[in-house]
Amino acid sequence: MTIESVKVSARERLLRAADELFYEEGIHTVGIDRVIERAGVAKATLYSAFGSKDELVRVYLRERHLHNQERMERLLNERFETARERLTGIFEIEGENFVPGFKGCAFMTASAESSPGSFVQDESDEFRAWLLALFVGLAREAGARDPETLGRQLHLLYDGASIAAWMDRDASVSTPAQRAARLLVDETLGG
Amino acid sequence: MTIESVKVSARERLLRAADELFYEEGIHTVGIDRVIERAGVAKATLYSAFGSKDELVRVYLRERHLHNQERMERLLNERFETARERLTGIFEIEGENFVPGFKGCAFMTASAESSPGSFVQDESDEFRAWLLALFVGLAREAGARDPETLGRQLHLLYDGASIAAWMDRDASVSTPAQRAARLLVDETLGG
DNA sequence: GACAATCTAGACAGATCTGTCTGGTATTGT
DNA sequence: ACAATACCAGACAGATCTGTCTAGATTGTC
Repeated sequence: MTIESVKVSARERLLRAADELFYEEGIHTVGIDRVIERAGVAKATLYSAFGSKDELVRVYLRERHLHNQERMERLLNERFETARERLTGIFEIEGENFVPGFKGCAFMTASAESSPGSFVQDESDEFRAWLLALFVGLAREAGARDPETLGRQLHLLYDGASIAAWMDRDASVSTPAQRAARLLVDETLGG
Repeated sequence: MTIESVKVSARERLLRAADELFYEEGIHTVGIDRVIERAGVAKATLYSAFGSKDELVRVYLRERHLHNQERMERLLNERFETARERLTGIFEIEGENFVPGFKGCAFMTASAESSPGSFVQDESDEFRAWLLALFVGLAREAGARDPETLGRQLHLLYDGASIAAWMDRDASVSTPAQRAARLLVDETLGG
């Protein structure tokens, strides 16, 4: 096995196929057969690697979480200096996701398809807890008197923008969202 | 048939059962058999009344739309005098939906379960167009210089609050949402 | 009381889904 | 070279779902 042509493992191809299909078409409507067909992998291989469809879904969500988190934190650090700039910068970065093919937040759609109390809720909770903590932490760092409230309010705007970009197929919603976020931040921290 | 004990038609019992089950457990996971069992109705009756599960879902969504719209417009008129009061009053009324058993916006969850381009998207579009028009119209009536932007921003907050109340099982989110809405309105229209 | 319309109960067909199993092939480490 | 491992192709079982159909019961109307 040369360094150049590293063979992608079956597990990795499965995860890639699952990510594309589950996100684009929904977890419930995409069957195992579709996943293994796109991955170019036998069914037994999937079940030996993940054990069940549920477990594949769980790993798919976890990877989404890690990828979103890594990307957001990296871009925030690369582009902005202060906590205050980052608070509104989150919305700029969010807006760059609103490209054709954007299908909404994977955790919202997955939760809508799953029963409450399932592992999907656990994964969603973790993702949302991270994002809320990011907002609240930056609000605190920026000197907000009540960082909890400001963080929650910005989180509302963030989710609302995601919903609108998805359900209304309207990427331009990022602009009013950024303006509202700036207004909230300025008003709370002092212009 | 006396005036008092009006027998509820099979169609109506089916719609009631469908509303409860589809909303609480999801459209995909609830089968026809569950619906007719709760409605106390034979399967053939369902298919003679609606023709297909899809049609039952469509009527379920339409009834949700009509019910939400009627309730919101009625309570806004009963409780508030001015357009400006109504702009923030929408969030007060929204918060009263955040009771135990609240499962999020029916159109969001239905859309998450359905493929893009289906009739579910059409029904969701109509509902969301009504709500956005309500916000924008009130913003215009209240004298906003840019009612379109203010309306869209409040719509973002509204959706975000719904998402948080559902996914975080956190009814208290209505408070920061109302405060943010008031701040946006005051800042846009002048304190 | 007869007739027509509506309803009920449930079997059934056909499709689809998850997960298991068999049997054969390719790849890898030693 | 050889054994162990990983992988492929696909049949298969068992469950579940939508929608149709048969046959009998109930209801309202004249």
